[in-house]
Amino acid sequence: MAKDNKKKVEQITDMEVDFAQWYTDVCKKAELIDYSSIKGMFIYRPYGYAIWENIQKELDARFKATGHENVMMPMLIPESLLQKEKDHVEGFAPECAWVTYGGSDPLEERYCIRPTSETLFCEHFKNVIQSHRDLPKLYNQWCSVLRWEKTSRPFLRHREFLWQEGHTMHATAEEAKAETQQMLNVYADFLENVLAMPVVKGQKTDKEKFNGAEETYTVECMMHDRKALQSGTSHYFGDGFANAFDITFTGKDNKLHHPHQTSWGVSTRMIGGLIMTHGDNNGLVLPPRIAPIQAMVIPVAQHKEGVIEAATALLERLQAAGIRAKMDSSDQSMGWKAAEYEMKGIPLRVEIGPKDIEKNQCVLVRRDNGEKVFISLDELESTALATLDAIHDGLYARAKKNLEDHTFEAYSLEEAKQIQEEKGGFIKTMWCGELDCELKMKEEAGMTSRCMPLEQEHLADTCPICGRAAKKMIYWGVAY
RNA sequence: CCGGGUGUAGCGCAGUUGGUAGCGCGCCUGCUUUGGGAGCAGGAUGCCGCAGGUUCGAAUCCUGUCACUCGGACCA
Repeated sequence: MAKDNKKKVEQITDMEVDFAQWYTDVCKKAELIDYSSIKGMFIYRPYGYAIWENIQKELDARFKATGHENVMMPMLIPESLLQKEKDHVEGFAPECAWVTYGGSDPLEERYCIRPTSETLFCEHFKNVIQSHRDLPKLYNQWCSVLRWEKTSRPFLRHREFLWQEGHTMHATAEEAKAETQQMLNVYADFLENVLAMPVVKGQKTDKEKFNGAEETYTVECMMHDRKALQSGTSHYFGDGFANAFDITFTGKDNKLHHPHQTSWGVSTRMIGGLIMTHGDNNGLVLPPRIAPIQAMVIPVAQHKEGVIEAATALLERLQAAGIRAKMDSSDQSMGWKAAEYEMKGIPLRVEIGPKDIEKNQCVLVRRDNGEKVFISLDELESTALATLDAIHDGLYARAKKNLEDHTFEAYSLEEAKQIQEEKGGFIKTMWCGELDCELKMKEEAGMTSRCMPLEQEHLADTCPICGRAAKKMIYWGVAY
């Protein structure tokens, strides 16, 4: 079948022509999302929500495996509570939405719709932590939060978005720091092994860190257009919030101590990330381990004797093998079905028709590379499972190559600027640690610091921006 | 939040000097088809983004507003 490089889905703008339009087209045409009447508030359609449900399922299992428990906090935060930690409120106040009426009566104190729940957790921790025996507290909640963003884009920047926020309290700084690293690693593992998105793990600069945190760690991913997406963050708070909220416990030494705190979160933004990491000009490409439908069975010439029965048998065998499979026996044409499920990014298409039945075979078509193979029905389950893994590996390898091919070293501001303009991607340089150099990089080259990678390299002795002594190697990029 | 563009059927669009809305695709029904977005016949679908105003009369003119979109600033 001559079909490669021939574009089949005319509704989707080519990403080379207009990446932003391509992205929007995919979100809409793959039926992930719909717009509502309020800016930045999106409707998750069943297919889009199903991706989030799978993300939740995978991550939640990892959180539980590392000892965390789910809780639910209120949606509203009294203004006085939000204001207890100074850096925190300064960071979030500009994007808070406020509830000022209860029914028809003005409220005595206005309530913020949670932009994040540190303050709520702290208020609660103060009540439930008395002794070292109450520690650690390892909590997580799945919820939506609200931030009054000025611009919005599907998945990447919503005013209301779904996420999880982990909040933990520990007896010692060492324990809390270990928790921060552990959760960063959980995110990295999930992104790489489930979403097939390679990450750069690192620490945020003071300028980029979370308001109120002592240290913020991040997993940064590179999108197909070579822009950076911060895909998850893990914060170490020290005892800053504990001090502000007067949270104390009696230690083994019979003295009062402030516990040490962490928080960490990932959001539906990751869905935007996987679209922009794996998608192509035919639409969405979903990594198999997160795809709501991993295999779509399509009976060919289904009006003929025995085809539906053979296809149904095939479907049941795939499902019994643990594969999320569906069958489309609607009266749409073969071509329509092929194009439709490509647009929706279903990893594997399984076709069976009269000729296949005669030969005891079926056809497997891979979404990631279009490869079409005839396989014996005797080896259906093993081949299908192996192919799903091969698709995951292929997607990861392709994304990894994109990341590696577009990560450059620069030794002067001029060089960094030039690389950004000509190639894009991540640019690594040494850095003195000063804010003014970050501001200068933003102003001159349009890039922000992405992170100081955990895996450091020594590129030079001095900061290429100011010439002072270098302290760290740092990644720069244009971010979403 | 600042600047540019755009809002008419599910989608893409046309709509003249103001006179009461159309095309293509899709959708529905029937028949014929079925190995890469099928064919024929028939049919349905509109608060012309929303709210005011001008006018005998507004998709069209005026004011305001909301949303989408592309840049910029800000932010997960």
